[in-house]
Amino acid sequence: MNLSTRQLRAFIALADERHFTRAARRCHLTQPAFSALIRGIEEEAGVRLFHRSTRHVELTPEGQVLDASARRLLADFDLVAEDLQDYAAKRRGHVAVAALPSLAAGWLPAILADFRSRHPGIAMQLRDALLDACLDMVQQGTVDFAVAARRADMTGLDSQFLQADRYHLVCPQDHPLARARRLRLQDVLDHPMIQLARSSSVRQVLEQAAGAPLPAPVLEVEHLATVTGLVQAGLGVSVVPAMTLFHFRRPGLAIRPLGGKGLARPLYLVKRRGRTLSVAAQALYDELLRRRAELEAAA
Amino acid sequence: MNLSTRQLRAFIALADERHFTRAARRCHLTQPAFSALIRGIEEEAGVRLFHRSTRHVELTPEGQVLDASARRLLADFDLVAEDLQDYAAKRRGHVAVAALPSLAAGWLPAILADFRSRHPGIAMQLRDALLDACLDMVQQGTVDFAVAARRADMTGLDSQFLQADRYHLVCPQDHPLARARRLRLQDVLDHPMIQLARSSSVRQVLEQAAGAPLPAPVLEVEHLATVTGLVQAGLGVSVVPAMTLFHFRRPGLAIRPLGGKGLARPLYLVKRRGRTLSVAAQALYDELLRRRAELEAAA
DNA sequence: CACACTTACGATATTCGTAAGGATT
DNA sequence: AATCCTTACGAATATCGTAAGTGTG
Repeated sequence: MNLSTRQLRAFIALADERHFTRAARRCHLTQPAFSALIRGIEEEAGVRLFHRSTRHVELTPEGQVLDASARRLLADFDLVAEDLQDYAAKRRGHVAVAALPSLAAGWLPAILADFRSRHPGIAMQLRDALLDACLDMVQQGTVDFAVAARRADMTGLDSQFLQADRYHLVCPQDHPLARARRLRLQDVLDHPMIQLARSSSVRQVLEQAAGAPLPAPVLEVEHLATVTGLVQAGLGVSVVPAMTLFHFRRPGLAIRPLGGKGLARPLYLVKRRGRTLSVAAQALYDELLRRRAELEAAA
Repeated sequence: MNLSTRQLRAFIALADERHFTRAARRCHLTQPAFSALIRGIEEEAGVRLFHRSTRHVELTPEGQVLDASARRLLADFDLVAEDLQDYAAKRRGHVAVAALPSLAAGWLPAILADFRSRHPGIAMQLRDALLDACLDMVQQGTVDFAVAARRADMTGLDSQFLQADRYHLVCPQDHPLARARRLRLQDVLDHPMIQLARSSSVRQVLEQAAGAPLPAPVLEVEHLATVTGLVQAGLGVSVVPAMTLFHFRRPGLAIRPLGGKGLARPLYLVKRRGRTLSVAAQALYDELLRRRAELEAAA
């Protein structure tokens, strides 16, 4: 047996109105078309559901059986439909994003806040993690997508280039390098350097860009905040991508862009290959892509 | 939003099979037609519900939302549809009939037993009552219809002639009337008579048929069984319709048909005007009409 | 290259609205 | 006579199946 929600709605309209012409109006149909719709239900069910005399319309006993259930049935259906359209309209939903710590702290907050205010019904989850952890979470499906760099093993992943995060020198204001007009990585390598651990994408991309192994750093630490302190104390200089510069906008420190091609950390939106994002996740994905220019401005 | 159960079934089939061609087969459709059906749901919902690559079909997050509810929705619907078709197919239902005591005892039992055995799911109710009570129950809607005679006030009632219940003389075997070849009511009126109360249809119809008021009876009683006893004891004779004769088929009693036009109690199926009977009630109504010939045979 | 989904397209069914028919009050 | 449901019918729309197109393993 096959019925449409239109037919159910028509049935209920007629059961309410007990009048074909009025019920037809309620369904935005002409009366004959409406009549045919009702006839269709009766044929489908194999029972007469309404008794019509020219002056009165009323439910037959079998019509009453259907009437008792039809409203609940349709209400149930509408609830599901509404639910579905809530997801479609981004009134409800869920997004989980993984992001490199620098992005999670620098670029994303404003965008997420904006997204949240436009879609308050969408639950968001932000996992700030180092590169490998970010990509692992994508592969495992823990998050919908990641904002991160790439690595050697990208099997099963689909990356969309976002923006190049260009590297900058950070050093004390009175450091000789702070006075140079055009700086290249080679100019910096002679000076004592503070570096992040090899597990960080900042360090990995830098080494890859340099072509050769970098000279051993003076100190190698885990967190950027530590780098800030060490540079400020004059222990050395460091080279970090633009997205991390907010750590270094402090009195006594100078920030200088580094020239030279390839001296940038390419950032990507990374999702699982072949997986469709939820409407909510896709919306955030698109939004990040749309606002990728702000990655430079944030620097 | 408007969906049909066919679309819901198609959705579930595809969610199960994750394969258009197989799901299409399950729905008895060609694959392209099935594809269009699914596309229709997605357009209606405004969301993509399945992710298709040429090699894999899987639910999108929104598809999963629908999947969670679709099965329950359809199961609910099928339950209601099945219920409705049970009524249509007379596997379920309810009939309430009122009948004159003579009919309730003589004619109906065999028919009801037969009806019950053919439709064991239909609940039956039989109210045996005198004429007025029978018709009142019909008017009040307490019963679906009645098997009875008519009365003066038949407003709002719709009667369908069933069979004439012809009157017979009952008397002791050795009574002079028992030897007569052709009997007419006039021949009987000279002898002492036992009568039922005026409230009975048996008595009412008889008086009406006689044209003039009947001579005062020797005795006037409530129940036919009492009449039997009195006639058997030789206190008088009586005139009763064929349907009651089973009371009088006893040793020592004679039964003789009475000639004369109009000497019959016309029996009707009486239902409320304009009211449609339930499928079950209509089925019994039709059956009674069909087997009206047996009313004579039963006599 | 074989499998699987989509697109294209002509044929068939369904559905719609207008207009006429029939029944009841 | 007025109201209201049904029937009739041509037009617009939807749906179906066949056949060709496209992309993936």
